[in-house]
Amino acid sequence: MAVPTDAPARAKGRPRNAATDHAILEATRSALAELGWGGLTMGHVAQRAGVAKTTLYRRWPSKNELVVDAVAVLFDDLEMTDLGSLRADIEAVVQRFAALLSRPETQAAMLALFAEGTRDPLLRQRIRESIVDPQKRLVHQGRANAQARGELPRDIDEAAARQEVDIIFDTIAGAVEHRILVSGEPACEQWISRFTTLLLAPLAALSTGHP
Amino acid sequence: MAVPTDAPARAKGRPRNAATDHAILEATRSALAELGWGGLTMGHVAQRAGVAKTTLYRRWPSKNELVVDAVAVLFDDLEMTDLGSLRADIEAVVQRFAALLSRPETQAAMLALFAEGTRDPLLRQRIRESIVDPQKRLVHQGRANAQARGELPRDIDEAAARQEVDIIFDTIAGAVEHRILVSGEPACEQWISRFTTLLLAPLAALSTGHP
Amino acid sequence: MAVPTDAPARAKGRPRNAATDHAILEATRSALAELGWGGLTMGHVAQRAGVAKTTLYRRWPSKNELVVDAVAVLFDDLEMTDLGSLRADIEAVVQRFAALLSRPETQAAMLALFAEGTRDPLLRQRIRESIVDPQKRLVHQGRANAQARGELPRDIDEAAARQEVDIIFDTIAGAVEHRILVSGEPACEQWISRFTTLLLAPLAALSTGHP
Amino acid sequence: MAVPTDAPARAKGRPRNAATDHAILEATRSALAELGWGGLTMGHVAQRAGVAKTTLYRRWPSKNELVVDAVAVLFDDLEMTDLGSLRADIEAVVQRFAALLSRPETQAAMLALFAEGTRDPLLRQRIRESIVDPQKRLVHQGRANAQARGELPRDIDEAAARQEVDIIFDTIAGAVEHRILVSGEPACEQWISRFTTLLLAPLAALSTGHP
DNA sequence: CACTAAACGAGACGGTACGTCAAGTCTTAAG
DNA sequence: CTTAAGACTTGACGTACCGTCTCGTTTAGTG
Repeated sequence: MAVPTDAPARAKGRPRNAATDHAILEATRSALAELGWGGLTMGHVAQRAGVAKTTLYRRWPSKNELVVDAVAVLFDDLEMTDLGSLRADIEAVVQRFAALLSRPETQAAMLALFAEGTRDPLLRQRIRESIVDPQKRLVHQGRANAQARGELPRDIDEAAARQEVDIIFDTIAGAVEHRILVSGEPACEQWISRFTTLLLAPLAALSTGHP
Repeated sequence: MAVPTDAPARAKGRPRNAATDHAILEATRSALAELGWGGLTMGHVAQRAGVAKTTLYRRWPSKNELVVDAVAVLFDDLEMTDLGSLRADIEAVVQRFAALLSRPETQAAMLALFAEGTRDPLLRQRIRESIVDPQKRLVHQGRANAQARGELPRDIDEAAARQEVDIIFDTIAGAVEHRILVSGEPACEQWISRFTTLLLAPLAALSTGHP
Repeated sequence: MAVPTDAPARAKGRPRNAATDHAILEATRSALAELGWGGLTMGHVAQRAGVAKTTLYRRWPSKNELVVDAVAVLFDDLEMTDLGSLRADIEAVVQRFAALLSRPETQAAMLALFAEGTRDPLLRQRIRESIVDPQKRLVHQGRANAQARGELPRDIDEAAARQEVDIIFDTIAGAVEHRILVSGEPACEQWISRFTTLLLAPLAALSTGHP
Repeated sequence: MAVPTDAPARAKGRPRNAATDHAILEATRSALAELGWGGLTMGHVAQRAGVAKTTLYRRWPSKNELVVDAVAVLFDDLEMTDLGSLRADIEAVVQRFAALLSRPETQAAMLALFAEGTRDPLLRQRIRESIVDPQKRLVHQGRANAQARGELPRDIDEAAARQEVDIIFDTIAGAVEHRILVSGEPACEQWISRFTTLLLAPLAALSTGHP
């Protein structure tokens, strides 16, 4: 005698423990920092989180997705501030990005994810959606602030503005990543200052009308 | 380094087959391109190269070193040409670098090596020595050409010149890598042109004497 | 036993669905026949019976008890008939027993239960009480019939009679089981006839007074 | 420089350690006796034998085959002796068979194997070939001895003799197994004597020419 | 009639063992 | 001393069931 319930989304069965998610992600981050990507095993994470291995697999299909989620939150801390000048704003955000990239768990996670992403288009998409693209907001906001201050000309073409954001984003992110992750040298204050100088030149040029 | 080819001291027993080295490195590259880092197994490489696993381990201590050697040679093709203008030279070398980074085996190998490098300082050093730093010659040579043409001022301070090379190198390499490997979008002609423009502004500024 | 049907004490809450018991036992038998003991999982039985796993465990403490109950009922069909002669009666009952043992679910269940019984004395006891010993009634009744017809002498000693029943039971049951389950050959009419002959000899000898 | 080796099958690579086989089989038997079939895990056996799990799987495809091999040797001890009379010979061999069946590892192994055999025809065949059928030699030899002594008539028909051996074998093996494994009662001296009496009657009858 | 207590489904959960795979080492015989 | 072949130890993998638990939902009888 089936009584059709019109409940839209009935959660059946025992509900998942929400705290478990946090415990797992936290365990993932700490294990990642200590052991690196290669040393990160699902069994290990489960043990650290005080959770059965099956529980991990019930929530994340693989190590990749788990680490994406575990790492993504780290980037939420990046914020664009308005310090009154474009140079100051750029230096501040670069400094924060560099600090983030200097943390061991970020290093291990980022490059390992990028590496896996070269093989798995879906993973690459997830990485872009969850981690990379959201950071473009920093460039958008920085430009908006500078435009409000009159340091940069207003956007005329929407598409051109997006292209410019993309290229600036690739340049900043790429340079800092290469400096820290590949060259393995710190992004010290001096380096940031010099890099900002390098970056400001074309922006200034743009603002004065040169192609 | 892991491949002692030139024999200063005459070996006693059966000599190594030199062709084996090439077969192994070639097998490594093709396996890497097809299967990615995770799918690359020593047993697999050995089988492809028609060689026993023992032979691999006798010549390279681990997968990392093997891949470094297998990939390093790809970068030897990068050459700086003198096309008569700094813009043309930059565009040409960026185009070649982008083409190299678009090849699947390069993608898989580079990021995987960088990822491993974040965990293993010795490996990072080997990567820098074998792969990364040698490419700085391109920046050096490009600057020298431009200086010879009078497009850039002569170096005054040796140390300052090296710093400038470093920051330009990090910027170019980082931006192209981020564009292709992380953002996953091609470095098309238009992008290269725009990026070169961005890059030329500060160089031009430098040439006019600004710090 | 694990299925308390008659309710001496009035249950308070929602009463159990009696049909569920039958559905579960039927599902157990069919799953057993198809998948064998090793392939029989509680989750599977539950699914087949259209029932939650919890419901199974609420009614039977373990797979063992469930299978005992599921299989025991099969043996209720065995009946001793009075066909007018001891030989005919023995052949008839052996034939029925052989037919029962030829059914796949009986085979899988019986041997699996016996196997588990070697490890778990309580289970062995349950098996004997629910399945094995009840069949001794067949031997008892067969002897009684034969005695009524004068084919066998009356019992003098109660204990001796029980011993004789035991040994005849072990012999008949064991031989048929070994033939079908171990040797894996059918108990055809000819085999039954020959085996009955073998069995009648000592009974005849007993009837003529030998110890 | 062909050196003609007359070795029929040249073993390449590192040869298997023969002692490992014995260690594994011994570990299997002892684990079986202590933990029973259900408690017997491949990992456990490997650990006991001081061997990696993979080594087990390299040599035996599954638990079944391993246990067959481990148990089969136990039956090699059964021997038919010539004690001068058919009764004595039967009692002796039944006693030995009963003793063998009383050992815990034999109990756990036999019934579990028979149980698995009901599902897997190939396994059943292996069991018959390795364990069951070889024991028929005992019946053959016992008959031969008795014939030599004149206690039993000579065989006339080869096929009939084989059928007789089969039925005697099923009866003896089945009765003892049922007594010990199913009924769970010991095959004491008295039981053996009574069972032998039961068995001798038809044999005597046969020897006097009855069908 | 509403209340109550058990039955019930669904599925999360901590475990244990599975059988497979690759890493890197070791052992043999052949060159 | 190199090489090919393959045995070997180790350890993680992802899966399958286990038996328990925690929910929300029936469903009868009773207060």
